Amino acid sequence: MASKLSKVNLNDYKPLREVIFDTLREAIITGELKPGERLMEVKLAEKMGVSRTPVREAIRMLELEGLVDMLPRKGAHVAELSVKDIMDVLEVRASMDSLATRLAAERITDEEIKELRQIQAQFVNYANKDNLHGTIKKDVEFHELIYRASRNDRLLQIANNLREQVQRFRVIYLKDYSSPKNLIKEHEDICDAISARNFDQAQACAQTHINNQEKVIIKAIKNLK
Amino acid sequence: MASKLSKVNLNDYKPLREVIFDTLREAIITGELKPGERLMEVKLAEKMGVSRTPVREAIRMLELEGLVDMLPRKGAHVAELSVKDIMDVLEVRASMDSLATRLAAERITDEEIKELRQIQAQFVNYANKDNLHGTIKKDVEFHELIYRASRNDRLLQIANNLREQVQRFRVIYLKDYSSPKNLIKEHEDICDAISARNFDQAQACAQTHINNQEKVIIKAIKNLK
DNA sequence: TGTTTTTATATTATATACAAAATACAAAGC
DNA sequence: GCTTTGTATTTTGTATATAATATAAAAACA
Repeated sequence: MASKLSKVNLNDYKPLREVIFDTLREAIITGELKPGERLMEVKLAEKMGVSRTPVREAIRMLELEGLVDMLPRKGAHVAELSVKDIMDVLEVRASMDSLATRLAAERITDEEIKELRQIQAQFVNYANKDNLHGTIKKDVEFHELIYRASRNDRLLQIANNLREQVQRFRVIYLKDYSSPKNLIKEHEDICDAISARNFDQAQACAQTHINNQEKVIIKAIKNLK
Repeated sequence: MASKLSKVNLNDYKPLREVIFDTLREAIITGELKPGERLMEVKLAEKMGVSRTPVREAIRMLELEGLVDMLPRKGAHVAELSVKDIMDVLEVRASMDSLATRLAAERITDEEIKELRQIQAQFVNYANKDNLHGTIKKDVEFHELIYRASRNDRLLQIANNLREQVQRFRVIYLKDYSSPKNLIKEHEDICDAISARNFDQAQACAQTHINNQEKVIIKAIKNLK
């Protein structure tokens, strides 16, 4: 019988391209790699101690993900993220979030409702203690659970990609992350509507929530200019 | 001054990976490559007269696109497309189409309205003559124009991917493509609402249109079982 | 015969090698 | 000084080679 060790190793195995992909994506999203920055295969490969092949494959994936742009025979560079881009993303995400919340209200399980309320309680707790890190974490968890409860994998996949873009934009343009107290109320409303499985109301609450979020970002954008 | 000739050649250049990517994607969407079918690098490379490298890169891209699945060290195979998958896609696409139509009503130019009406006229013409091929073509053009008029590149990109999946499903499961006459009326309504720049109504019409489309597909799915 | 073990083969994963194009820069010509 | 042209260098695009793993077939054993 094979030892557990080998089994674990098999499950843990990740192709280098995936590791590189994750690393580069993280670097792009956190702004460590800046928009327009060139991605040179040999340099990246050397820095990461691998050959060019997995680096290239990772770049191909990042290209599809929209995080890098390619020019034939000129190489890859970190995709620029314009205000127009982020407006486009926000517009789509609003619609996705709204849909997800409606579907979640229809399909969420009782356990998940409990979980949602728990997250919400922790969110409130952190927010009241001005714990920014914790608040953001719970905010993300809150929305992740809702997407999960929508029981729509495609929606989840698209939303993750959009979230990525927004996050990236935040890092690049808006260094600070304000945590307005009215978020609490909005989450509470969404929570209640979902718990009551009132999908129309849930969708409406989500819409309000996103519109407000959008306003914050758009206001911040205008301040930049 | 450089001649036009050299410019054209430069623009025409496409890396092999892109050519392979397009070819494989087309093959998967049209059902030439069937769900579950293995994609072996050497075979594909030989068949296409290239080395494994561009084939691998194309496969990495198809993976992100959701058209192939990978198992580490076991290779790639054409992604299965379950009924659940297509329901998920339809759910999201409904929301996207609805959003696109609303935005189009807000942002479409006068020229585009003219163009839309023209396409619609041709659509009606083909449909009345039972020209299936022409009808489908104009149907696609109709929706493409609306997406274009939404002035949202991200939306366009996502919608294209979703359309891909639906098309694939059609080919795999529903060999025939019924062209019900009431499509004409629905398109007409959308056209009118957009022309009047009445975005609420445009969105509502789009919603109706998509819901009906969904019903057709769902009905067809049920007939399969 | 059925089951395990071994071995061979096929296939992916990664690294390297080579070719072609783009870029940078210096020398020549005006 | 400015442009042009040629050359060296860098970098990508593609092909091939090597290593590691999985699959399948054959051999050994009960």
